[in-house]
Amino acid sequence: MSDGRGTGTGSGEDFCTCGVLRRAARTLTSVYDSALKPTGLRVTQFAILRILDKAGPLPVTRLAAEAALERTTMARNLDPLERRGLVRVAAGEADARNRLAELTEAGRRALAEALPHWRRAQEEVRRRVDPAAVRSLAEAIGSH
Amino acid sequence: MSDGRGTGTGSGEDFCTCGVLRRAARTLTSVYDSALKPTGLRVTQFAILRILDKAGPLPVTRLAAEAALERTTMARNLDPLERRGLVRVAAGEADARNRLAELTEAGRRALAEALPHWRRAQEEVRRRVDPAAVRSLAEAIGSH
DNA sequence: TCATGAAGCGTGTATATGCACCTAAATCAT
DNA sequence: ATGATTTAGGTGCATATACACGCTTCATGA
Repeated sequence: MSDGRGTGTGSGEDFCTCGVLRRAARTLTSVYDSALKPTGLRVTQFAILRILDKAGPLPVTRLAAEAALERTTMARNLDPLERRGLVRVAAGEADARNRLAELTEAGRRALAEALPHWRRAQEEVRRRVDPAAVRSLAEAIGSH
Repeated sequence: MSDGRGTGTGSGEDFCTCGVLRRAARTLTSVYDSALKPTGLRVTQFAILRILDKAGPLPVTRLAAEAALERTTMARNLDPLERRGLVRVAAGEADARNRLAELTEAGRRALAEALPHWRRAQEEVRRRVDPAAVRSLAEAIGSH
């Protein structure tokens, strides 16, 4: 308390857990995005393609839930993928409310091409941190 | 391989470390933003105020470095804070290139008001995960 | 001094993220 | 059957994030 700075509210913890985690996420994102650069995909987009590849056609809300994303966020994240023709979104037949998102052939190709680059990023990150540690941390934080 | 799904590239790891971390960051962000809601601040903005409070006036680039943010990102993040009168950005005197960002009185007040809410979020998160674990993880990931 | 390179910033563009609010379609209770 | 409720989506708005490109100002060496 000689500095003249700080709200002087007793300070205490210095680190914002949220800030720390957000920063780490930005760093990782940069690593993956760099690796994926040649494919023109971002890691966010890659993740969506990957989910659709594994699960098949999904209504937007389900897809959002799979990715733990806000529904409207997912809807908008689909836009660039649709524009590039990697994903097709069609009205549901049984339930007219549903809009099913599904991979196109081009989408499957793009995913296949991106996989090695993604693995490279996974590998690079694995050299810095134990993926299992990240997973267990994330699990502790939970979804909500 | 009976499913008809998947690129069939041998699969292997199922979890994208980046995706896992991004998801966790989104969850934490939501916790903090909810807690800060009454103050009208986001956790990102809170973090900026906090840095400025501790370090005093800083040129934008330095401020960005402190937060491990891209320079232009920081510049834009200052906008809403400036609009709300919590931060003032003025041209440097010694060096006309510098643009110094500094807390206003209102900014200091806002920060002081936000602190208890932030602590509440810190506490809630601490119940789920060990902050030290998050820090060591982030440190392992490093900045670049 | 003055050309040149470096340092600090801003803008354009594009994606990512979530909230508040609204519409339409299906479901359900009476 | 029909009115209320629930479910699936969309839009407007605001912030967050980063890259590419370009401008201004400072420092420096010939």
